[in-house]
Amino acid sequence: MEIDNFIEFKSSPQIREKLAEYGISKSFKEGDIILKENSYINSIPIVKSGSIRVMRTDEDGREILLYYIKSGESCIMSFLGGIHNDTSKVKAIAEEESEILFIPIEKVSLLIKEYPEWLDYIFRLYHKRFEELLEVVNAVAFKKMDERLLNFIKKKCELTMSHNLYVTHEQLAKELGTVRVVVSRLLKQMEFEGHVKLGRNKITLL
Amino acid sequence: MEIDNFIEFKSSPQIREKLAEYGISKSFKEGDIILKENSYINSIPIVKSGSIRVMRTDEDGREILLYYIKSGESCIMSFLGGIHNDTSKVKAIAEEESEILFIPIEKVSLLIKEYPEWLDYIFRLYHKRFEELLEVVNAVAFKKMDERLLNFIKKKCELTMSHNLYVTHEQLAKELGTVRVVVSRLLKQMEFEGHVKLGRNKITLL
DNA sequence: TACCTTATGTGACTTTGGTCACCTTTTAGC
DNA sequence: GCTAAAAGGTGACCAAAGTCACATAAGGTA
Repeated sequence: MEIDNFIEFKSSPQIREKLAEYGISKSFKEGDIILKENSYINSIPIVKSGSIRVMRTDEDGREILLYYIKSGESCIMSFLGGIHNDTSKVKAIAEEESEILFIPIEKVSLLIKEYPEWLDYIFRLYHKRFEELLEVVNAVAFKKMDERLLNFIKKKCELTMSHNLYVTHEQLAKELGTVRVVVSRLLKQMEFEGHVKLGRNKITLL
Repeated sequence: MEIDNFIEFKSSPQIREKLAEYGISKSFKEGDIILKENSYINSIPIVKSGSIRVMRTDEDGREILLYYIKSGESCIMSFLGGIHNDTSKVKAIAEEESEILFIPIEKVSLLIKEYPEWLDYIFRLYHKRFEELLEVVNAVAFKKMDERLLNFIKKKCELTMSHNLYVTHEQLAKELGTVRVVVSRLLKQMEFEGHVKLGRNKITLL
């Protein structure tokens, strides 16, 4: 059995109240950049609705998807970075329209001391992120592009509970850390082999 | 500036005492396997002396180095896994002769509640490991083998404060997630370019 | 010294994936 | 309907790295 894939912050009414008191809520549109690399962090985000994708960027502009932050989750990198007064090593982008609550770092430390559930929440998140990162390492180090691409499509489809995925090849390429031509080529091959059906802005999993 | 590269567990005498009381100390020789993939975790290791290398293994036997656990540090993966009653996703091997203190998971949770410094220690470690994992992702996703190899050799040399590295090409290949032939080839090229000097079981950085 | 074992060197070849160039298709907006 | 922008298709080519096969070399030891 897998560890719970969905980590919800089952907060007591007290914490909710505190969070609402300490935090500032902001809205983001799809594609909005929430956090840039190398920027200082002084608050941690909790995703109230929507989802965020966290990318690692290379010096020469190439990117790769690390993981998604879904509704109810927080960005653990921010948390660590914030606590140790470090800069962000990743970029966070709104995957869809999202509502995010920002909690100042000092308040976070405070909450940890006061509410043990909060600490548990953070440990769970860490654990999840760590495993996701290991999966990325695994994929990049040992898997071929076609397998990674197919896995990625499957995962995305599972997430939206649909057989249709609405993305461009360019987007897929970015998230997998490669280029459009490669994705197009592999997708065509996959279509030929009967794994998918292609359309403009659309991939149907068979 | 970088965040402190050396994370020491500056424990109060009280914690040291508790640790000695709760923990079991074991010795490992170079190459001993401390933790296998998929094994259940019921205690977390603290490295008293020596160092451990943590590897990720693929289903078909290929491996890649994730990071080292040095003296004074703990294995954060174990900690998370242990707390959530999960199995290990990584393999840990003694890099040299090492002395390790194993603390049962229940006691760890207890210590966290009692001693805030301990929590801080854990957060620091997490942060460090996270950044190291990001570096691995970066390297594997975007760097070419020759660059990775040279970086790896440099890092190893820094660690031992020497210009000589005593490893076989086979070992290097394992840690970088490739095969011996590739390493030999690249090393020869690097020797030709004057970056290193090669010997049997020995690489000298110039 | 003779004989293994382990480590390394290397040529030949293949696969994967990145690069370039240019074409075709689709769609939104006028 | 016309047109530009965006998305996708494709051939040609190249470099990196994995695979295979076999040749050497360096040390250890009976």
